[in-house]
Amino acid sequence: MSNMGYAGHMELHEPELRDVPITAVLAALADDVRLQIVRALAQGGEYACGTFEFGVSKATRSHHLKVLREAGLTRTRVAGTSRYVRLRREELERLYPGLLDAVLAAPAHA
Amino acid sequence: MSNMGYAGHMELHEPELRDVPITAVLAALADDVRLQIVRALAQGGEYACGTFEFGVSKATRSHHLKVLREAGLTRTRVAGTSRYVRLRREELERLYPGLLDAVLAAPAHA
DNA sequence: TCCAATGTTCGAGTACCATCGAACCAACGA
DNA sequence: TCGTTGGTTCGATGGTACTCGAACATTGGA
Repeated sequence: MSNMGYAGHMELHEPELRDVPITAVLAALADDVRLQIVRALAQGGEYACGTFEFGVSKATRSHHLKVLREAGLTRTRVAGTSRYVRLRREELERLYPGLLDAVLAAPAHA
Repeated sequence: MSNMGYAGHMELHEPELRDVPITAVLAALADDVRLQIVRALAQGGEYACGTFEFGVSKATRSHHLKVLREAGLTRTRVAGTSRYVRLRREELERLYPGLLDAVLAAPAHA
């Protein structure tokens, strides 16, 4: 596998939530930008990556979405030039019941 | 305040949980050593700092206990040469219901 | 008074993380 | 075919976090 480089139409890395250490899940949530993304996703439905304008560059946004995805928190659907992200609510609730609600219940900026 | 240095009998910094950003709480929990400490504390009761032997030096242990304390997760009682630490369960449960249980429900090492 | 026990702080090393601009890729339309 | 759009990756930078040994402070006992 010398130089696979760009991941264009490659399979996205979306691990099973139970294979992700809880510390990685918590670390993924322990960032302001990512938490804003999760809050937005928690409204339900799918969002194109570009939806999330939280004062960071698109490179940084892409990075955060990758962290969330690889922590097993989101799923991404590729469609055309866009990617649609959604929260893996049920799996999250099944494995860590109450976690997401507790995090979302927190005041946004305190 | 030229040289206060050691904090010996100073007041310990134990913020109100509601004054701590949720990201700081999550970050405090997003570490293996600290999670082991929290698991031990979750048994209930008080533990002297020295109780926690999780393969780190006492300097590192002291650091982690400080992080937990300043995240509003633990309370520390000074008695003689020892310090007794306990989990602030009720406050945690009141502010972030389900969070602790969800974290503790996770498998210890996965 | 001296010493051992319990923790904390300091300084330094290392590693990791968030951030950005630039370069890039793939898909779509004109 | 060419440019635009949506998004990722690369490389670098600055900051932060974990870790340790050494030095220190405090208490309590011999």
